[in-house]
Amino acid sequence: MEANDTRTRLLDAAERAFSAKGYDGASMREITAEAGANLAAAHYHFGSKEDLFVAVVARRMEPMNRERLRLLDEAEARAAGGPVAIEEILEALVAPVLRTSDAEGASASCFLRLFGRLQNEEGELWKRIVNGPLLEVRTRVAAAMHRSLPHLPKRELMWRMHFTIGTMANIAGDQHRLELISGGLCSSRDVEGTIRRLIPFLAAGLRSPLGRAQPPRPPLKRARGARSRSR
Amino acid sequence: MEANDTRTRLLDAAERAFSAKGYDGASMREITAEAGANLAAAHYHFGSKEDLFVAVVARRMEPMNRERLRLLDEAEARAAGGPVAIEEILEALVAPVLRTSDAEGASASCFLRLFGRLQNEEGELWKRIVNGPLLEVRTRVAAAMHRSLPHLPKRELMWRMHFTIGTMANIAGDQHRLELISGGLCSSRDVEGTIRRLIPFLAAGLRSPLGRAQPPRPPLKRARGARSRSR
DNA sequence: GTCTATATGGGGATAGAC
DNA sequence: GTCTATCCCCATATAGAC
Repeated sequence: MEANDTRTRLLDAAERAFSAKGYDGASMREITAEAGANLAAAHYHFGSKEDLFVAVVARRMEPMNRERLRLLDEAEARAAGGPVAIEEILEALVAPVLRTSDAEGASASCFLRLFGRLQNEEGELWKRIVNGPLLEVRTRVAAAMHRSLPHLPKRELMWRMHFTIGTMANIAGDQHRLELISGGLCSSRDVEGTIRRLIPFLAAGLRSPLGRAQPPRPPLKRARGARSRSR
Repeated sequence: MEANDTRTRLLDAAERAFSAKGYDGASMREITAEAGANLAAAHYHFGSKEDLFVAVVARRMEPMNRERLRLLDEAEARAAGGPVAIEEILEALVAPVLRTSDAEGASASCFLRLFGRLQNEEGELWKRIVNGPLLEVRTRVAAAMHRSLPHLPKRELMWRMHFTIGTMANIAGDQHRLELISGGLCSSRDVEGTIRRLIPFLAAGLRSPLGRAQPPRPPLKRARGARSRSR
């Protein structure tokens, strides 16, 4: 049976550990212990810690991105050559990510924290993991948005896409902040509620009128003298 | 001289290292080496790696938050009891964060990456660091927004504040994604350009009309069989 | 205050029995 | 495929000379 595979248990445990403590913070020893397996078993199945990490990410990222492209295809087919509504583009971009929470077992939901962290990581490993699989989605989304917001200069569109992706990544990775700031009134675990509110929020930002091209203000030094130091 | 203090050089080196590699990824050895100092010196000045990290964060966070509260005070004084424009609240919330990039030496700009990372971290240490100093800002901003958007139910306001903070945190931490997705057309180092575009983007989202209170849709299972697992 | 030297532990990885 | 035992390195932290 596949579900109780040592391999699968290792992936699940690694997903939880990496999500909670980051790549460096999690140790192979704790991962294998929590999986009820052995240090050597992990190396047998994955070869190295790095390769285990890659496998953890790929397991979620691949279906997630397939789903995003599928929704984009569908929306474009419905639009039959015309522009696609911003809301539909956003649905394709964010819903498959957020829905990963409910998709599989418990550890799937904490994967999103990892996903959030990965978005602005800089090492070569992370670039390879993130930019490869996500490139196609970004390109497709950018093209669709460009057709739907033809009045926006490309530069401005790029800024707004950047804001959009950043919001999605951060919100997807959140597990406690919303509960905290709302005093328990709202919960990040309300996936459909998040999607239903996030899409109009982002759509409004993407559609907002273009401000006058303000001249780049002079440096605008801060009032305080440039002290350094600390405690 | 203070700027070339061993203490200050250690803080600067630690800021760069923690920002680039995370808390666990950075080592005291590399930090002290890059500071042109010694392992023991770091322990003499800060006591432990954890305390060094706390000092790194506090050095930027304290003036940043003072400035945010100051801008908020000013805006509220100008409004003389009336509601403050959303744009002014957002300016107080995000500008002091983003302007940290130019504020002090080179290492200040990479601090923002750390700031972004901290936003949804879960350990006790991080909660203490983040939630303490940021609590007052959040509370003040929430109150101001509530007065400026009185038609929004508190729940909806909390969701939108969550989106706003998430966007700010992610955008502040970015160093490469914008360049990457725009093909070099836009740059994260354009601090004033970021502020000038981010504020209207968020303001539009915050002001967007309330959607009909859709009934919580039925669970909406994905097409693929719900294989679970995880334990 | 700053150094060298060292104590102590935990990390990833592997060999080889079963 | 899975285990135990072990290698070897690098981590944080400290003692004690200067």
